[in-house]
Amino acid sequence: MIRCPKCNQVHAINRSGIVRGMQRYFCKDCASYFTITNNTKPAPEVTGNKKHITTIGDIARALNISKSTVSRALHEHGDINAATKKAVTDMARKLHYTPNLLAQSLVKSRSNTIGIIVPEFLTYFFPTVIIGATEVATKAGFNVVICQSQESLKTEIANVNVLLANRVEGVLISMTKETKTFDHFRSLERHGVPMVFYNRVCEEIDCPKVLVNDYDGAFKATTHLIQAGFMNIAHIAGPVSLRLSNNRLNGYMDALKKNGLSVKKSLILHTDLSTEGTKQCAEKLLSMKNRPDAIFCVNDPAAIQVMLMAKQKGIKIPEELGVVGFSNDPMASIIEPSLTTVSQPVADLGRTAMRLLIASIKNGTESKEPIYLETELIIRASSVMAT
Amino acid sequence: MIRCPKCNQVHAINRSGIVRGMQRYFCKDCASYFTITNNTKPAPEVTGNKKHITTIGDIARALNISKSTVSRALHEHGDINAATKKAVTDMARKLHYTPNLLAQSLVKSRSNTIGIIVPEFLTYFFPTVIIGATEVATKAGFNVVICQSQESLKTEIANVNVLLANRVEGVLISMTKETKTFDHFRSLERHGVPMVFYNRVCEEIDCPKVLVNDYDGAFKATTHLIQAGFMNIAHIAGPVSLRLSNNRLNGYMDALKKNGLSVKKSLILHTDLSTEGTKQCAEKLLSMKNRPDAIFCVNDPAAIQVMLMAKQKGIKIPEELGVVGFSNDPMASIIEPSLTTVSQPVADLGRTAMRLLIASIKNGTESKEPIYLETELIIRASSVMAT
DNA sequence: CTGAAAGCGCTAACAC
DNA sequence: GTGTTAGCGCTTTCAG
Repeated sequence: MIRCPKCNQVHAINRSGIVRGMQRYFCKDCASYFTITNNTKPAPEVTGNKKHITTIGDIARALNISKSTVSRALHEHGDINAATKKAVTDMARKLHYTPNLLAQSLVKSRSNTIGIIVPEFLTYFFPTVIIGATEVATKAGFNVVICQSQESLKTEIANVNVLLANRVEGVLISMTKETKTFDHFRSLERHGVPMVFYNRVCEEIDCPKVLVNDYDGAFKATTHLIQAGFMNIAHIAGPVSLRLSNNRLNGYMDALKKNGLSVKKSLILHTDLSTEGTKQCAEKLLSMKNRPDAIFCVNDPAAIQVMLMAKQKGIKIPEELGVVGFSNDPMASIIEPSLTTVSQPVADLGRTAMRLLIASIKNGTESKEPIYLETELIIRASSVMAT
Repeated sequence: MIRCPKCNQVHAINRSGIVRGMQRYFCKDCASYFTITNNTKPAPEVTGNKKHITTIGDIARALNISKSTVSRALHEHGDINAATKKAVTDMARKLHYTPNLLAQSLVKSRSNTIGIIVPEFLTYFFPTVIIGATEVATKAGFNVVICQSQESLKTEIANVNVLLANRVEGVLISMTKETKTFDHFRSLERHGVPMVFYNRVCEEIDCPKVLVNDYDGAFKATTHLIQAGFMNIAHIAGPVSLRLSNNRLNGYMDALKKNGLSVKKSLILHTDLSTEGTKQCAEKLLSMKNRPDAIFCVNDPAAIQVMLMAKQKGIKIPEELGVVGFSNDPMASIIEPSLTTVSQPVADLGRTAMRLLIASIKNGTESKEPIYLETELIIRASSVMAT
C-alpha cells in the first residue's frame, strides 16, 4: 500500500522504474514522482566490531522493495519484473550478499545436506568412496558433510547425533569394527532420515546396502593360491563383527573344500585390523612348527604386515610363502614382490551408494535388496613362482 | 495467566507439582486442582507420511508449560525448578527430542562449526592433518565440516561458498596447486570469518599461517645427499604457485652452494604433482646423457615415481642413483630400497592450525606471524650405500 | 522460577 | 508483479 507523500492518497499510484537502485513511484492524482525512504526497520548500526552480514532485508531496504520480492528475484521464482530482478541481483552483488542456508533450511525443513560416515580415512579405500559419493551428490545438488568415527562406537554415535541435529537429509554409513549396538541407527530411522550402508553394513537395519561380492573375491583368491600350488593355506580374517569378514572367510573355506583341501581352524586367525593385531596374527602363523605355505589376508594392509614380517624372518615370498590381499591398495603394487590382491570398484561403491541414498530421499522407500559389486583378482608376484 | 476452570478467576492460582508429566494447578478460591489441556497450538496431526520431528514446543505442550521453560530446562540455564527440569528431560527422552542446530545457530548467529578445506585426501598427509585438527576442534566444542577441493580452483571457490552459506565460524585452508586468484578468501574476510592457512598458504591474505620449515628440511636433505657422496644432484620441485615448492627449492640450492657445488638449472624440473607430470620429470632426468647421480624430490609420491622408473630402467638405487623424498609417507618405509625422507609433524600441523583458528574466533585478531614447525631427516636405504 | 513476546533470515501462501 | 503476513524451531529479554 503506497501513499503519495503530496496528496496523501493511495489509489492512483504507479511504479515508474528503478532509479539509483530505488523503486520510483508516480502519483496520477498530483502527477508527481517520489520514492519512499522510511522503512520498517532502520539500517543496521555499525555498533561494536561485529561485522554485519548482508541479509535479504538489507537489499530490500536499499531498493525500497519488499523482502519477498528480493527473495523471488534471487530465485528465478515465477513472475518477476526484469528490471527489478536486475536491480536486486546487482545490489546483492554490491552488498556481497550470501544467502543464509541455515535460515533457508529452517523454513524449508530441508537442509540439502547429506552426511557420510567413514570409520577411518588413512588408507585409500574410504577417501576413494567419498570422492565417488561426493561426485554424485554434488551433481544432484546436495552438499556433503564427512564424519570419521575413527573406529570408535562412541564417536560414531556422536557423529550420528551431529548429523541429526544438523537435519541432514540422508546418511551414508560404513560402521566401525566395534559397532554392536544399533540404537543410533534406529534414531535416524525414527527421525525419518534415510540411510544407506556400504561396505560394512548393519544387518539389523532394514535399508539399502551396497557391498562388494566379498565371498566371490575370497573364493577366487583362494582358488588362485591352490592352483598356484600352495597346499597349506592360512587366512587372516577380519573382526567377526563385520559381515565382510565372514563373507571372505566363507569364500576362503569353500574354495578349500571345493578343491579337496581341509579347513584347519588353527590356520584361521582374526585380526582387529590394527597394525598391532595383524602383526600378532602374522607372528603366530609364521612361527608355527607346521608353517602354512600361503596366507590369504582380509585386506592389503594386513597382507603387507605379513610380507614385512616374512622378510624380517628371512622367509622368501612367494617361494616359501604365497601372499594374497584384498582391496588393491596402491601400496600393493609398490611393495616387493608386488602383492596379488582382489580389486574392488571402490569409487563405484561410493557412487552406487549415493545414488541409492538420493533415490530414497526423493522417492521414499527403495528396493532393499543388498547390491553386490563384482571384484577382480589381480595376480602379481607375491603368489606366483617366477618361471 | 492461568484461569481456574471452575470459578473462572485468575488471581488465586498456585502450581502444585507435576503429575504424569503435566503441570498441575490449585485454585485457592474454589479449592480445586486442575491441569490445563488446550494449548495455543494443536498437537501436530499425523498427516501424510512425513515424520513429525519433536520440537521444544511438543515437549512444552505435553507438559503444559511454556517453550521458554523447556529451553531453559534443556540448557542448565540459571534458575529452574528441579522437578520441572526432570519432567522436561524425561519427556524429551520419551519423545526422542533432538535439538535443531539450524534453528539454534540462526537465533544465536553462531553455528559452532568450523570448515576445513583440503586439496586432496588420497595420500596420508591431509587425512592426518584433519585428524589432528578435528581432535582439537571437538575438544573445544566445535563441529567440523571437511571439504575437498580436488586441486581445482573452481571447486575450492564452491567450497568456500558452501561454508560461507552455512555460516561456519572459521576456516582452515590449504590451497589447491592452481589457486592464483584470491577473491574467495577475501570474501571470507569480508564476512568476518577467520581463516588460518596451513601447509599451502596464501601470501595475499593477512591471517595466521602454519607451515613446516620446508627450507630447512630441504637443506638437510640435500646436505645429506652431498655428504653421502653424491655430486650431481637434481631436484624435482613442486608447482611454482606453492610457496612450499620455492622454500624447498631454495633449501636445495643453498645446500649446494654452501657445499661448493654449482646449481644447474637443467637439473631443476617442476612437476604439477600429478603422477603423469612427475613421471615426465623423472623420464627427462633419467635419460640425460649426463645423468644426475641423485634426485631430491619435493615429496614422497614423486620420489616413489622416480624409484619405480629407475627400477624399470635398471638403474640401481642407491648405487647409481640416490633418492630423497619429503613427508615420510607410509609408502616410504615399504618400498625397496626404503626411501630417505624428511618427516613433518603432520598431525601437529593440524592441531596447531586449529588452535590458532579457535583463538582467532574467540579473541578476534591473532598474532599473524607464520608459525614454522620443524622437520626431521629420516635416513633410509635409498640414499646410503650399504657398507 | 516461569510465561509472553520478539525476532534470527528466509520462504510461501494469500491478497491486491 | 509485488507487498503483507505468518511462520520454520529456537533463544532471550522483560515482566511478573
